[in-house]
Amino acid sequence: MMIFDFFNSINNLSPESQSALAQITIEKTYKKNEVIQNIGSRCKTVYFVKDGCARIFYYKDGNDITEHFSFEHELIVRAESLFTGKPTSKGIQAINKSTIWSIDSESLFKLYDKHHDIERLFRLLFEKEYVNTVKRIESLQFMSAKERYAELLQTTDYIQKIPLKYIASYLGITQVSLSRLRADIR
Amino acid sequence: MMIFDFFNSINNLSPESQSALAQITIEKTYKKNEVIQNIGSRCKTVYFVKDGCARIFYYKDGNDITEHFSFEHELIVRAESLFTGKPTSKGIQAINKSTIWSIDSESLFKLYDKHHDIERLFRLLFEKEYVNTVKRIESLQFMSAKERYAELLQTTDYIQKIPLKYIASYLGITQVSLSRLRADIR
DNA sequence: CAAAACATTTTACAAATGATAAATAATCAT
DNA sequence: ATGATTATTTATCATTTGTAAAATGTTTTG
Repeated sequence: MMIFDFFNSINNLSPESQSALAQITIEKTYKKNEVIQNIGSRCKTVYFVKDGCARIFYYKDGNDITEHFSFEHELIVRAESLFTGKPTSKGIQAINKSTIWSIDSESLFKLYDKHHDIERLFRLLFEKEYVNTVKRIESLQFMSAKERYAELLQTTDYIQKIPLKYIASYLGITQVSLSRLRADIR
Repeated sequence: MMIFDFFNSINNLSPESQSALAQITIEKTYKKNEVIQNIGSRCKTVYFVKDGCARIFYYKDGNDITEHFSFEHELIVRAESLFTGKPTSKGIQAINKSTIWSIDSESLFKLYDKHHDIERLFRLLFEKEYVNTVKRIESLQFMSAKERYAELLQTTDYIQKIPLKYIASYLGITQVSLSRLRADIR
């Protein structure tokens, strides 16, 4: 499975670890807008985007809010549930047609005991994700919406394929405000 | 060292691991406002607050911004540097007189190979920190400043001992706005 | 293709927050 | 204790962002 090229580039896995991990990894293609995990569930799956794009979303006062985007070879987990066992008010959705690798987290965490290299791999992956989250705080805390938008445009060209309404809430502003910003920039 | 009561409550350590870890752990007391780590350094230390309170801060357009507070038994690290090896534009400062445990990170990471239980302990500690960071994004992204302030007041009574100017920037607003919010609430 | 559904922009006005400056209040150092 | 320094509040005005509603543009589907 192609995902191991990516994994091995982070932390090299023994053949045994690789085959143990392969047994709990599933590849699946989702349609545009298809919900991958519903709001209210417990997060028991670690996802990676093989191809396409997905988002983590929730509702606040009836409004759909995008908390996170994941693009090619990026992780998607609802950490506040995965690492606590509590249910989460967030869901996961494919934004466009996307192929996603899924790893059952309970099985994964069991492998940690036997396969030190798997524990290390996922430690490194989550550390990276933690760093991304800290960077996102920096931008939400004191950058203007315009600065945040400009920054987001830099991250990946794929942004062009994502509806503005998702981008607006991700930036912490309304769609109307984002539209205004864009008019301003031109 | 008392820190091991705390560590063992997260993941039980073998006596060997405990003594290896004890050898790289230092306890030190800092004065009010004393800088623990300067801006611009590389983060090569994992800190825990034994007693008191510290903050992570940086300057944006000449303004002092508090990114993070840590209270009793909480971790302080500048993740964007610790996990990448890059220098950081953030510093660490004791807000009041505080006793802090420091663990040299290079030595710590070396212990991971020999002591699986230490790697696991710190994996769990950082996962917890990651979850906190995600929760902070939730609050910065779509809660009003007033809601964020109310939420912060709930977290710990120690907040009362922290200057408002630090709290304002932590909430992502100016000191003047925070003052207004407080007047409003009364 | 055309109607329906969905997405984006525009407008007008309201509310929240920022910037600056000045007035008080609290704390610190000698 | 007292003068100096630092912290907080208040006031005024400017800017940003929100809300609501309508106009325009785009995509989907029968």
